Amino acid sequence: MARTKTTHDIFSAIGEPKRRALIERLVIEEMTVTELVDAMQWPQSMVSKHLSVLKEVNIVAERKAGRYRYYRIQPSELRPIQEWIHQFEQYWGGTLDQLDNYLATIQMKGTDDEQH
Amino acid sequence: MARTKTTHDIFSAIGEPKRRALIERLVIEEMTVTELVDAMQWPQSMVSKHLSVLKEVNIVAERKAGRYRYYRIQPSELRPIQEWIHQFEQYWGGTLDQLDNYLATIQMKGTDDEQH
DNA sequence: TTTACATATTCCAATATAGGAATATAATTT
DNA sequence: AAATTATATTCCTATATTGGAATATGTAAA
Repeated sequence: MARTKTTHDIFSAIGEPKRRALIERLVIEEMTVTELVDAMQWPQSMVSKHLSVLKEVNIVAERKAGRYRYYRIQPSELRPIQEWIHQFEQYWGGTLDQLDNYLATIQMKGTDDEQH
Repeated sequence: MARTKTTHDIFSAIGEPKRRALIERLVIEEMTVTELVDAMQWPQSMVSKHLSVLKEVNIVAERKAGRYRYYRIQPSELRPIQEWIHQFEQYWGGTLDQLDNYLATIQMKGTDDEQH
């Protein structure tokens, strides 16, 4: 079997750094493919293909205007990620960055070098 | 060229649903490979291999105890994801779920059917 | 020191990319 | 109608998985 499809869900889609870069750029403003090509300095086919994946998982939407296509972000589609992260805070009852030591101490069953 | 390595960063690593499942399970408590095999009902080699990826990106840490290995989450490694999401809220100045309509209206340059 | 258990690793097959160039398609302008 | 512009898609190659079975490795128990 092969890898999970990039279009499987939002998590898979943003696994690719270039797609995150596209999202980061589109957050600022709705943009055309050519505008993105200029901004990112990537080949046009690369921009179109990554956009296609992002469109398939609904994180971007397309607006046609003549021969142009404006792409924009659909922020609510980022919620699954936000919630996935949030569940951990909820579980641990704190913010992420304060938890490492806490867990290293508490989570360990017994003391170091526990023999089974 | 091929896909970005799953070990490239945390985003790539969690692109695989099974690895997210492992993380979700390990959040609750430190666990042994065999305990995970029982909990997930996956072949042992599958558990070990996914853990190996998670370990490489530092989202899990390993504690050896005799022939057992306890795996645990390192929550702070989730921060890049949290921050990546957070930047969007910051940009838009609101929570994600209220933004779709806002952006659909505001972000559009001019009105519908704009001619270039 | 055998045997049993826990875990990692290897070997295999199948497959979904990602990148780039070239080409096809669609719409506009001249 | 012809030429131009914008975008999508196709062809190609290289490669990094994923899953599973089998095997190797490490450690402990009998």
